[in-house]
Amino acid sequence: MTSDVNLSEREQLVLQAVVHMYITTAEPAGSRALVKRFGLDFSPATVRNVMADLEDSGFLQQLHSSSGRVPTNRGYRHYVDYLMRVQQLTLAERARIEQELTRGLNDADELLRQTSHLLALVTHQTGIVEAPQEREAIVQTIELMPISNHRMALLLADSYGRIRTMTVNLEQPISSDDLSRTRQYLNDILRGVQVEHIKHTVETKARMIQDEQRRLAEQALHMVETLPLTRPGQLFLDGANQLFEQPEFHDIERAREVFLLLEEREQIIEMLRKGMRNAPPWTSVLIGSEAARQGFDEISVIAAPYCVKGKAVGMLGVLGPRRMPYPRLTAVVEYTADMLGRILTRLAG
Amino acid sequence: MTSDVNLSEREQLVLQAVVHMYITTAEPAGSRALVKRFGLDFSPATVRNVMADLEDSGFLQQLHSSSGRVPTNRGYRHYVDYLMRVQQLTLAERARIEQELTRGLNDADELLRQTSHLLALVTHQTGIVEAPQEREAIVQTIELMPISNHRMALLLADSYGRIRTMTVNLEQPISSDDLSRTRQYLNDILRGVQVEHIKHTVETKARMIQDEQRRLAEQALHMVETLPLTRPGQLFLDGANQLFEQPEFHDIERAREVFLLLEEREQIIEMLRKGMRNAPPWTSVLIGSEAARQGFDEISVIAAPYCVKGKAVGMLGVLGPRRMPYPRLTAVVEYTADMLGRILTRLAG
DNA sequence: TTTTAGCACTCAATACGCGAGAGTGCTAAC
DNA sequence: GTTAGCACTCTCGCGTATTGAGTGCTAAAA
Repeated sequence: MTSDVNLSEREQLVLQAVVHMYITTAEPAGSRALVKRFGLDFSPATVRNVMADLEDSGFLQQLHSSSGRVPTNRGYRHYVDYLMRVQQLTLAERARIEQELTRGLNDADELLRQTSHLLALVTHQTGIVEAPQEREAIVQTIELMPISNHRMALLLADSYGRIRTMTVNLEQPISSDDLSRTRQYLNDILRGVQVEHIKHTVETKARMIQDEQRRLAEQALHMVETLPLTRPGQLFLDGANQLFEQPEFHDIERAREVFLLLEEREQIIEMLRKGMRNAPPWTSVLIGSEAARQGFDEISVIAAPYCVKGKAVGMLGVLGPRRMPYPRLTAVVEYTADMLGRILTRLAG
Repeated sequence: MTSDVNLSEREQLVLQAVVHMYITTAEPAGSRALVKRFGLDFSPATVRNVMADLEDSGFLQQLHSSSGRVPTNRGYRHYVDYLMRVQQLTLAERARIEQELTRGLNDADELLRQTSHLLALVTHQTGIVEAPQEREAIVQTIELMPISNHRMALLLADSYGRIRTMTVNLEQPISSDDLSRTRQYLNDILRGVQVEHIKHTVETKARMIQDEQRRLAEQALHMVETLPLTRPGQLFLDGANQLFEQPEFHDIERAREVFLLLEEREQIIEMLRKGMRNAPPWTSVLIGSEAARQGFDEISVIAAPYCVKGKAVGMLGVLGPRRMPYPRLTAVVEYTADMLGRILTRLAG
C-alpha cells in the first residue's frame, strides 16, 4: 500500500491538517480555517494551491465545486500509513481497561463479551471481538453428563479456556459405568488433539481396535459423529448504537446499511481476517471499502489479533465511521488486544 | 382495561376501518378513502361525524387540524380487546414454524436463539425470547470438570434442558478422587433442588455434617459459594433491523430511541413480565407507552408465555411499531410460544 | 331526526426565488 | 514561489406561492 506519488513536506503537512480537521469537526476543511487552526506559516492561498495538487493526486476531494476539502480513502490511507503517530494511552486509561477486563474473569465467554463492551465504552465506536478459532483449539478435557434417558451432554474444555457444551441424542439409555468408561476412553485418545481432528481421530482409532474395546470405541464414535464441531466463528458485538451519534449516519439509509452489515457475522469475521492477512501480526486499519463491500465507503475498522500462549487466535477491534480518531483508537485496540491475550492465557493456564 | 364509553355498532365499524387503514398504509385515514376502501354504506360526511365523535371520546386523533384520523393508544386498545379477530395461520405457516424450530433441536440455548430469529423472519418485526427463569429451574445433574490445577468447571443441567457452565478457582489442586467424591456428594444433596436454593442447601448440610464427611462438604461449599447463580435473565433478540423498514422510524431520533431501548435488556424483560401479570396466562398486547417508558409511544409488543411441563417459564414475542398487524402477529406469537414450549419440554426429558 | 351534498377553510408538503456566507480558482502583484 | 484581491460557485436557510387532501359547518333531502 505504498503511494506512487511522493508528497512534499508541505503537502504532507496540509494533508495531515485536513484529516485532523475533518476528523474533529465532520465539516470539509477550508484553506483559511486550516491556516488559523493549525497556525500554518503560509497563507490560505498557498494552502489552496497545495490542496488542488493533493486533489489531483487523489488524496483529497471536494463535495461540490466550491466546498472545502475532505480526505479520500487514499488520503486516509496515506495518513494512517505514514503520517499518523499512534497515541500513548494515559496510565489511567490503561488501568481502566485492565480493571474492566479482569472483572469478569472466571468465564472465557463472559470475558470476550466484556471486552467488546469495553471497546465500545472506551472508544465510543462499535466494539468487535471474534472468539478464538474453535477448530484450531486443542482438547484439554472431555466430560460426559447424562441429562435424560435419551440425551446426554458432551462438554469440552479447550486450550483457550473456553468450555463448549454439545448435546447428543442416545438411541438407548447408557449405564453410568459405561458412561464413565467412555469418558475415560475419549479423554485418553483425544487429549492434546486439535478440535477439528476429533472426528477423524476417533474414527481411525475405532477402526484399529479389536474385540473387547470395540464396543467402547463405537459408543464413542457414535457420540462424536453428530457433534456440531465446525460451527462458524462466534462474534461479540457491542455499542452499535454509538453509530447514531455520528453525523454521517444521521441519514437513515446509511445507518440502515451499516446495521445490515453488522448482522452479517461471517462477513465481519472475513473482514477482520483479511486485515490480519495483510499486515501480520500487528494492528491493521481497513478504510472505507477496504472494510466493507465495494461501494460502501462510510466505515473503517481498526483490528488487532490477540494471542493465547504466544499464538494469534482471534481478532478484536472497533468499527466506526471512516472519519475516526485513528491515533487514539489504534492505541486502545492494541492495548486491549494485548490485555485480552494475557488474561486468556492465564485462564487457559 | 374496559372502555367507559359504549360505542355504537357504527362507531366500532369506523374505528376498525381506521385502524386497518392506518396499519396497512401508514397514512392518516380520510373519510372519503375509508368509504371507498371498505365499501361502507353511508357517506363520507357521516363518517366525518362519527370520526369527530370518536375523537371526542379519545379513540382517534388528528395529527393537525385538517388531516385524516389516526388511532390513539386507546383506539388500538379497544381494537385489540374487542374488535380484532385473531387470524388463523395457514397450514403452510404452521409447518414452517415447526420445521424451523425443530431444526436446531439439540441445544436449548441454540433453540431459543433460533426462535427469536424465526419470529423476526416470519413477522418482519423484532423477535424477542426470554430464556427460562434460571433461578426457578431445578437441578438435574451436576458435573465437575478439571481445567487446570487452579481452575475447574461446574456444569449444571437444569429441568429446562439448559446447561450452564461456571468456573471455580481452586486454592489448591484437587485430586481426581476427591473430585469424583465431591461430584457424587453434590449430586446427592442437590438433585431436585431449585437453583436459587443451591447455596442455602449446601450451607445447611455442611453445618449439620460431622467429622469424616466434613471435609467433603466444605469442599463443596467452597465451590458453590462463588457461583454466579443469580445472573439476570437472558434475552435473545433478533431482527432489530426490521424496524428501519417502518416509516415511523425513518426519523433518526425515533430510530435511535428504539435501538437504545433494545439495549436495556432488564427493562425489556420487565416489560414482558408486566404483560404476563396483566393477563395470565395468555397472549398480551402492550400498546405504546404501556410497553416502553412513559412518553415513548412509538412501539407495541405482543408477548406470550411458553410453558415447560405445563408451567410458564418464560416469555416470547415481537416488538414493532404501534401500527402493527395485530391479528396476524398475535397468531404467530401464540403458535410459536406453544411450539417452543413443546420442544423444550421434550428436550428437558 | 338522520343523512347527505356542497362549500369554505385549514394545514402540510412542495417548489421557487432570493440573499448570505463559505470557499474556491485565477490573475496580477510582491 | 508566495500572496492579496476578486469574481465566481454552490449550499443553506428563509419567506412566499401553490397544490391538494381533508375537515367542519350549513342547509337541503330522506
